[in-house]
Amino acid sequence: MAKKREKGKSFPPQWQALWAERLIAWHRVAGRRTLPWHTRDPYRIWLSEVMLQQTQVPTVIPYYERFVATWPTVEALAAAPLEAVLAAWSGLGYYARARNLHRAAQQIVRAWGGTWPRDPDAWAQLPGVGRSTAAAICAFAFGTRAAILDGNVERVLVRLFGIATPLPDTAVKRQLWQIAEALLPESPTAMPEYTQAQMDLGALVCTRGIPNCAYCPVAQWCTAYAVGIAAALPQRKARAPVPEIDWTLRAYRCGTRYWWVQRPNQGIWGGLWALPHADEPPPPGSWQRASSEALPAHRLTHRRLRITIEEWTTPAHLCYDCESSTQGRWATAREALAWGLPRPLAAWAETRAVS
DNA sequence: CAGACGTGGCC
DNA sequence: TGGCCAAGTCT
Repeated sequence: MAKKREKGKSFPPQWQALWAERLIAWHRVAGRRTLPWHTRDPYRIWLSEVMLQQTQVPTVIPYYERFVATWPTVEALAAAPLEAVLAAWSGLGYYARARNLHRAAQQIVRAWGGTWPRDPDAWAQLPGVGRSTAAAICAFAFGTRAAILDGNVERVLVRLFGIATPLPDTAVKRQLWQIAEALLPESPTAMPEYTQAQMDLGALVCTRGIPNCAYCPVAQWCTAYAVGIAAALPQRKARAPVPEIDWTLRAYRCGTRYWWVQRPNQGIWGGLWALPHADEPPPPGSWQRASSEALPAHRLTHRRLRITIEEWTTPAHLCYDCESSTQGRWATAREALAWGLPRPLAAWAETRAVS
């Protein structure tokens, strides 16, 4: 609809020169300068960026450390069984990231063969790497002049220009990408620190809720600050109410072992091991319901899960030939915990994991 | 393209 | 408490 750029959303040309300088100077004093993935190794940077999608730094650190200890190179990761990768990822959430990471590792080894492209567009071909992640990887690893637009940058820019449009909004998003690119420093050598500085400004100063404008290096340019509405931005569209789902899962128990099945890749907890739903086929044998237990309600972003676990048992003599199959596996709760279970089931398994 | 996709932290 | 959101991407 060829709308003119709204008033107040263009920036004085002199900012172009000062913006990055100001952010970097601030970052030298107040930024996060020693995170574990602050390296030039593209593999580690890529790994960290994927883990950090929608996930905060303190949550990621232990997972990241375990991953690089287990798989120090992209070749090692590519050679690992997907199941081991999912197990190491369990608890971190958004499990499609782990499946994509593993698939991407194999693509990197096969297609790139040890040379890393410096072009974000090449990275963005990989599963699980979008525009912002690709830009971050290339900026950190190679100094490529590419703009990121994550939640931090979005919040900073929306406040800076006093954009009151409720988000998400496609037109605003497009505009923010343009601004982010226009604000890039000229020098590639500045890119790694500049990119980190933007993220840190959003994470440490221009926070959601009440921002710390008193410590903001660019407050003098900030429209929201000038107008006194920084805390009210960004505006958000109302979200649809979160539906509740009731799941009845079955714990078929044979002695101390339970029957586990792998969840379909599409959907909640995709690829992880879990207890089967009540409507899934039972393992061979005759089973009878023994008990039932309601788990504490579990909140996902888009669902509220109420899980009931029914324990089913079978006469002991039928269990002698309990064998795993392509349908599922027999294992104790303790053994299953090592595969990596979804959070609520891990909590349940803990109570069954006799030492 | 709006909705799916986890978990933990914050107030 | 419950709603909101975090270094987003995929379909």
